[in-house]
Amino acid sequence: MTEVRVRIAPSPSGNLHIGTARTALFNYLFAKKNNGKFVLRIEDTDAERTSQEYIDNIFDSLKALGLNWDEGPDIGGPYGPYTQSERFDIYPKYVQELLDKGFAYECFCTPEELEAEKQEAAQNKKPYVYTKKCENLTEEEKEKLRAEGRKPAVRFNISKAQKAFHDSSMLYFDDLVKGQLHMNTDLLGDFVIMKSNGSPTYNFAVVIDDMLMKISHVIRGEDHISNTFKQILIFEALGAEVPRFGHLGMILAPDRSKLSKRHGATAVSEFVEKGYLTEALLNFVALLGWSPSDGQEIKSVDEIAQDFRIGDLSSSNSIFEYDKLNWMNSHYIKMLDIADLKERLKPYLTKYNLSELSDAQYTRMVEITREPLTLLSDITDAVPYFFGKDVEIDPKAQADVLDTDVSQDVLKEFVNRAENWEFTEENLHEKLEEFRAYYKEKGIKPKVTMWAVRAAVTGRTCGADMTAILAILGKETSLYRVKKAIK
RNA sequence: AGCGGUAUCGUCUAGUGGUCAGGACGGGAGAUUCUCAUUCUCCAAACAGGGGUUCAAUUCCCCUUACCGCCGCCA
Repeated sequence: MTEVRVRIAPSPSGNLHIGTARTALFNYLFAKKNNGKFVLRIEDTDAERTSQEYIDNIFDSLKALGLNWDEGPDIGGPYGPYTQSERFDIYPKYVQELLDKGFAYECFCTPEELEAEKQEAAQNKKPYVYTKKCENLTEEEKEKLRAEGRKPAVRFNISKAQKAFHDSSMLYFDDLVKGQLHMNTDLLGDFVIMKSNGSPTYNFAVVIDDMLMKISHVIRGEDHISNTFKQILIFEALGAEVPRFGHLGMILAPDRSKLSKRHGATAVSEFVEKGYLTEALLNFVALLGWSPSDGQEIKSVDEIAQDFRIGDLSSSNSIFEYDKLNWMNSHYIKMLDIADLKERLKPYLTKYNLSELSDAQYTRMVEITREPLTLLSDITDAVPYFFGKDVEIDPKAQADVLDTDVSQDVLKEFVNRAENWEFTEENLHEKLEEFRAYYKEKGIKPKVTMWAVRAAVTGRTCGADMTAILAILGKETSLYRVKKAIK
């Protein structure tokens, strides 16, 4: 069997979309599983919509996800260049080949003429197919049109190719995920392969590039199914080997429309900025269409690759729901190695002076505050009370807790006792237990006792482990805050 | 309109010609805890509808419906 070579071919007209990331993932998994190569190609034939910023974003996002490519624009490879705009000089040769073989012809129709034809078709409620009126232009007619200043586009002759390689007008192919697919190619219009400005169209450039880059399997979204029929015919007209195709269901928003900005983040980089871990993102997106044979959903990319079979992919669309992603993200945050987590949290702690804490204190802070985090960014609002001498008291904590007589009594008693305490977690744990027991005997619930202390020290009514907080803050700061809360 | 695709709990999905139709997220109830959260236990929740084929259909076939996609000198 020939080498497995797959590719992801994003067009840099936006940041790397989460759907593209999923397609990239499945390609990557397929390559891994089959000891193949994963190539990255940038499809920027439409200069107007392309920008370097997007290209960088695509690179960065793919790298952040760990979806490393074996060949690509930046690292090169045996079949480069891997950016379509740098390949413009190689397409004309194949256009000419198709022209020579009679599988393509020049079309001098203007956009206005074409538009009029479409209008008419729409009025008659007929599906629009190009009329082929330029198919049999004579040399003289072409010369005349050229003399008028018209620049021709080149169209692919569908019916000619279909007839040359197939018995009927039905074209079949076996899709890796959907099974056998078919289409009556009479319904496909002769489409443009080379624009009048000389640049190749998507459907043509893809075929040439896939052919030249020896792509063996094309795994992409099902929005490409109808393109596939056109592309197969080009492969055949060129005498090239047709790759195998696999079409994935789409990712939809909860309202079943295309996932777009108004549903929240769509780009991988946006998810990352919001505080999603790339591991969680990838794991989540893998579960959209794929499911593990052992039922264990939390899996690294390497583990998924072992278990991955493309034929197992679901061929239906799936809805992108945040609930599970969020759960998965918080799960990953809980599972992450503490040293790693400390680093990943830093970008979200820039408003605090981290040097106030020793490394040990910072570690402990992260350990006790990681649990309720859904997003890495949640850390920002979870830890203000670890910094500075004073603490901002939440009005509700003030009114509901600190202003009560019970709390005031608890705080005074706390100061009396704590003056003699050693502020280590071990010791604090023991002392606080005695402290709660003392009040419990007086009929005051442990949680009420602790609420008072918590509100005074953290300004809040809920938060991390109180023993650890006091130990991190130390005796001086803790007592200072408690005293300040006493009226 | 035409063409193509898809259809299992709210969501992601497993699964089979005979199953109590399984899991996960979310939801509900309870337990644990100084709070929030975690964790644990339990509960509710699905085979789109109609025809066939068959002893038997969620599973195979057809139709309907719904949804998605495609019909560009965009990619």
